[in-house]
Amino acid sequence: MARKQGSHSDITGPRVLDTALRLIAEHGFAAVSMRQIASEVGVQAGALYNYTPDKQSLLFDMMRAHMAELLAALRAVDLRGDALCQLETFTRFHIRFHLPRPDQVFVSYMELRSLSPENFAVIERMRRDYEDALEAILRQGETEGVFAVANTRVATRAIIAMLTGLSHWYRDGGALDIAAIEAIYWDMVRKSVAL
Amino acid sequence: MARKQGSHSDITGPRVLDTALRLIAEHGFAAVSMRQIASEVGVQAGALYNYTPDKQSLLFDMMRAHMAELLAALRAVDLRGDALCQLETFTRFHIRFHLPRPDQVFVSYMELRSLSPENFAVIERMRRDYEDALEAILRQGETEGVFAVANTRVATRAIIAMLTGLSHWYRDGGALDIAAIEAIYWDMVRKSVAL
DNA sequence: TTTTCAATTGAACAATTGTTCAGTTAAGTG
DNA sequence: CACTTAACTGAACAATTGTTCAATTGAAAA
Repeated sequence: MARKQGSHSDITGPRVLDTALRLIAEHGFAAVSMRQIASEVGVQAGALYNYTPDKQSLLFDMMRAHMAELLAALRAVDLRGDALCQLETFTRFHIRFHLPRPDQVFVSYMELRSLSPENFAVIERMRRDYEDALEAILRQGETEGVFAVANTRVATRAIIAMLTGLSHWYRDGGALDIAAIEAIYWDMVRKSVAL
Repeated sequence: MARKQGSHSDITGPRVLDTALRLIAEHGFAAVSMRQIASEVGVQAGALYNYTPDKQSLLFDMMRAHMAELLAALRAVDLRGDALCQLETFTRFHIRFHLPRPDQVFVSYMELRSLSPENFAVIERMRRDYEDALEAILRQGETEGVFAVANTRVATRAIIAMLTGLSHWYRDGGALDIAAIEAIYWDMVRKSVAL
């Protein structure tokens, strides 16, 4: 048997990425085998190589796509206004973008060490770009005299760690909806850099 | 050949755990083989089984030991005084305990999913105990009327995520020493729950 | 209908995995 | 010195790994 009914590249391709993302988020990159992915997609292991040159590229493509989406979405946000307003926009944007993508966040956060050195450099660069956006806001707040941050780089990382940590425990259908979560986190972020 | 000069259980045992910790922190549990650990220790793979019943126990023992140390150290801390004072003590304790143990922190936070369900439950319980200590402080601050936290559970996790994130980028010999780091983080934690 | 070719199978490859264990060595004991 | 035994080796086990590729299938084009 080969090429079952309704089976196309257009269908299998995305399914490979989706399945790989889910399995890697659950078990980790090294713990997931190509046969395991293939099995859940419903094909043999060899068929996966129509969609990725190798396992490493599968991980890299997932992480790069996630970071590219993140940076594109951030650029699409209207960040005008004073520093406080920008910080609120950034905080709410971060939560709204990451909360519906728990698997992507998990993989992008946990599997950095599974990337080859060259691939790691690419992802790290994109991650740095994202951090820089927040740091610029903190710097502006310092200039405006509305923030009191001893070290903008450290504060940037502290805030992102706090926000990203949210994805590690928040699950859909919990007691708190996104709006409530946003309010709580924005309150803490705002105060943490306040005068 | 067997039992080389000066080679004892007292020496090899700790070296197995140390090496495993370092390798797992660097490459991940699933990506590190028993032969790799044995090779760095300087023995054959079979010799490892004098020190652990299996690979899973190796991970579990490391993580349980870390959490037990953490909880014991926390209990040894003098947490008397008002809520603000307690929060400062907790914050500084967390940083001082975790910063010198980057590998343990990394493994304990990244390899939860590599634990068997039973082992995971044990570690999760200990983690919860640690969180509860911080949450109790936040609750007391609410009672005292010196903290303004919308949701103590969420705030607890937000603070711990912020503090633990520090271990992901801080490296010894950087521009900032521990005292400076402590000051920056305590300032942000204090303000984040302030009125 | 016949032809075409993208999609997939299924088998094979060498390398590696965790784990076991009978045998070997040498440090410590008496 | 001889003896004991903890510590370790080295080989073996079956299972699994990522990856390749000739052969096969069947949906769509002609």
